[in-house]
Amino acid sequence: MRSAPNRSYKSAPILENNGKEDVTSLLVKRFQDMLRDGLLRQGSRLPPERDLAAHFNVARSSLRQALKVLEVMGVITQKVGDGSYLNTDTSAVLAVPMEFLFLLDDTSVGELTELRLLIEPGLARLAAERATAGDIALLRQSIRDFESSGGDNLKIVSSDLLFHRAIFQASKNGPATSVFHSIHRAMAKMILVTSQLVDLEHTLAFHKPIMQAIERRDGDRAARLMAEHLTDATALLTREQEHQHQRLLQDRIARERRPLLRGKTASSGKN
Amino acid sequence: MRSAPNRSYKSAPILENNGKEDVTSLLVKRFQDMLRDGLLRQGSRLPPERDLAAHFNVARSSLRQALKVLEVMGVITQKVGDGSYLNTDTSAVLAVPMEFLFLLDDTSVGELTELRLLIEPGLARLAAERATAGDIALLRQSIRDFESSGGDNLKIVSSDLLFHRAIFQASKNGPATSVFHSIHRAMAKMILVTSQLVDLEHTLAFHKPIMQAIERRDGDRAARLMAEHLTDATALLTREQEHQHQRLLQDRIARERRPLLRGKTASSGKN
DNA sequence: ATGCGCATAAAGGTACGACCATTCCAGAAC
DNA sequence: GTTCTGGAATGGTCGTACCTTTATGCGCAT
Repeated sequence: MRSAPNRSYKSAPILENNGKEDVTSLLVKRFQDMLRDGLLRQGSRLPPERDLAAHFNVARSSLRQALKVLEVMGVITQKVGDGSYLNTDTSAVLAVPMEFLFLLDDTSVGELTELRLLIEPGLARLAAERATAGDIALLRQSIRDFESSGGDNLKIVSSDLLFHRAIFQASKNGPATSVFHSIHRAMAKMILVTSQLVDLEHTLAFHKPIMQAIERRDGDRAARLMAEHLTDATALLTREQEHQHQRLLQDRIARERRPLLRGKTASSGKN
Repeated sequence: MRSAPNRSYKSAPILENNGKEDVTSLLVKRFQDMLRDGLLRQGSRLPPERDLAAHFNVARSSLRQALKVLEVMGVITQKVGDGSYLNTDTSAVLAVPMEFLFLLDDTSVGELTELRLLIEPGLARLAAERATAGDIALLRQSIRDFESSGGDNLKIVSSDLLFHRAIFQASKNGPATSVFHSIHRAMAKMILVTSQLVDLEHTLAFHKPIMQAIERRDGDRAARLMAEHLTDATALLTREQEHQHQRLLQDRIARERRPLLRGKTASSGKN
């Protein structure tokens, strides 16, 4: 017998639908509102999906779509058998979207380096002015990681990430830290995919003096060295990049027209 | 009779699950791969949900979670009765995540302005060097919009957005354009929420000379004027911001402990 | 031949229900 | 007090049914 055949999709008591938008998008917005209103705090646990769905008068499947959006964006973490929690660490919120952006726009490492060159010297200056003891410690840590990387490309890249992140954090500018760390991460991913190499000694030769300048609170020097570092990195990259780019281009062209779905096993059966 | 009671969740033929991750997250990654491999182009239509679900051997509801993630991030657009399409315009990809980031980190307009001050002069310089005729036209357009805004706060803000966006685009740095336009949008939203006013004449007094400098390809001047513009804006904001901030803080504290779910109407009935 | 209009198919949107795997926790057993 | 254990709660997945919107093609009138 089911419930009633005429269940109305409109007239949601709490989720007022203007009639044009998906429930999911509305739910995401509601969630933003909840954050804005301070109803959720970092680490706090969300109500169970079933309760939330009942609260908003939507199906659990619809609610889950919204929660999944939040989870993929790194806003919440869902744990089986436990519950959903608002993340404490927000540093991953931009990560996935940034990757998509770079993929969609076919962003090149060159463009990214140019962007970094525009801002990182400035951030290095701020870092020199504002770094705390903890920030300095993190910088030192990154240098140590570098030295003990033993040529492992993955370790080198993550040490490099840590170094620059430490500077961002030391700048005490929240959005800059998040945004540029995400940019770095996405960039690192690109570099790893194309398996580019980083010259260990070369990089350290730049990182160490930058760290020292920050320690001594010499903002001008930190900024100048950072600019040199990035300029140098650009020069190295562009040279190697040329070949990589050509190769990748060939790859892409080769499979460009390949259909998304090949012959299927199930579900066809009509045409 | 259903299908078979022992349907195995593992052994997906195409979607290989390591056993720890969600299907949704995996699907999102698959989608990234598809982009990376050039299987999808801007504007191209995705296979129907039912086909995609069959292809990946997952339920449609699971697949929809992944697609919703992409839609909210602005990667694809889903049209009822039609299909899903890869977006042509990628400028909204960071919008929603950026808003969440700022909400989660409780980012202040002051921090954002500091960040802008670090980079926008540099972008203005690039714009002066690289602007095309179209870019200049867009700049002019923004000035016209400004003048015909008639004091409408919303129009003023969107004109301001357009002005700065035009400069970003003129800089010919893709990621910088996307990232900072998104930052601007999120920031504009914050400002609109707190209903802050923008001084029309004041703003125009800065925008016009900047545009002229760009037209004349005077990078130094463009950069300097932009720095002054932002410094000025900062000064104006911080003064007004103080009061706003206090007020918002009170608001938040007032409802901080309010429970997320109140007494419900339906669906309870057990405890 | 052209154009209009309507029926049909196909696509996304939503709801509901069932079941699984994991986790937590309280109460029993020691 | 500690350990064990079973049940309840929770997120994860699947599958089905149905709705609304949209595109399309066919037939009929012009």
